[in-house]
Amino acid sequence: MRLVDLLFPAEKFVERLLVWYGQSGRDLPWRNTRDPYRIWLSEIMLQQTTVAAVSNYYQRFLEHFPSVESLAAAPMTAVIDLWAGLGYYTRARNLHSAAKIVVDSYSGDFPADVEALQALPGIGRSTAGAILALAFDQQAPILDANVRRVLCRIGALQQPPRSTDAEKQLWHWSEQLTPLSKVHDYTQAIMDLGAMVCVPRQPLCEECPVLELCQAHDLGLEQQLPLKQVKKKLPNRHESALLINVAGRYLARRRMAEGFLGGLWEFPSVAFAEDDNSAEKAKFLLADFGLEGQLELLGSVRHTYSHFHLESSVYHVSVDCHGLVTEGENHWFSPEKLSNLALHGAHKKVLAKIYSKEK
DNA sequence: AATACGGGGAC
DNA sequence: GTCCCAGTATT
Repeated sequence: MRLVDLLFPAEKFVERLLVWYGQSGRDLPWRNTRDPYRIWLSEIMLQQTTVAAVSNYYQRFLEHFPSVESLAAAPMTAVIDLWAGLGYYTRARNLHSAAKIVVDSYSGDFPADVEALQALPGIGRSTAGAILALAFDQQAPILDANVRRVLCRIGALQQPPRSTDAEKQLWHWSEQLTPLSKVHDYTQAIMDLGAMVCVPRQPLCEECPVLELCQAHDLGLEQQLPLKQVKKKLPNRHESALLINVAGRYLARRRMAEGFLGGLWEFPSVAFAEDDNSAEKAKFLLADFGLEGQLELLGSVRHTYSHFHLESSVYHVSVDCHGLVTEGENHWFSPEKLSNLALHGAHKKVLAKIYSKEK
């Protein structure tokens, strides 16, 4: 493929964008700092996550871990507990291991170098660029969802934006536009433009400072671009989840640290095929704990993940002893403790079935 | 090149 | 319901 250059001078784009940013930019919790630790934390939290979802997590996380040293010294479970609800939990694991590397190999100072940053777990090209631009004011391009959309429209890119060719073209344009000076402001500005004006649906073109440079607008394609990705149907999965009650307390366990929903808490559950009997599976699971009792189906909850739907059949059972449950990752919790537990999203819905039962 | 990886808000 | 979000790592 051949890379296309933008049809206008980058300086013209940057100049207009920065004027607009000075008047209309957002005030966000991670702005007004050049602390690489804070910039890095915000960038990781914001990967594939909305600003609204991140704000409170960011503040709370910093209260517990105000420095990279404090984060590196923490147990992984404490980091996961603070991340619970944000999603994409590999980010939390990578955050923790990257913190240790920064402390051990860089004396706690983030390297101002794109290769060194990208070598840290959880930091790809765009996040490395963001840290360089925002913390060190170094000329480095980013390509997040905001910039991707702005560039798809500015350059009227007529390809699916996540295709390999499109990626190359968009990075080229991002490099072309990223200025040598005022990179910090420029980077915040182009993200704000994407978030506030050049929004996914019904872009506010009349408010756009670079409307005259926009190829999509010239062609009347601002509503069509970026092109939509072809979506595939998500498969369904099934499980039975158990609310095992002993003297008003319920059994929960922490998932293994690695893998899907790693380190989060959940109720005992077992997956089954679509045509299996959920009650039968629940009974066997209960027997695995050395327990038996009358299972009551409280209903089912549905939860959608990034790559499948889950339907969880929720069973309640009251038993009079703790069975084989003595140690390990299993614990008995009162309902009050459960509500503060780092349960994953599907089992927060499962937990809600307790309260609907108790009323 | 395709897939795994969460959860919530807007419509 | 669908679409989208300050993407990266693995296969």
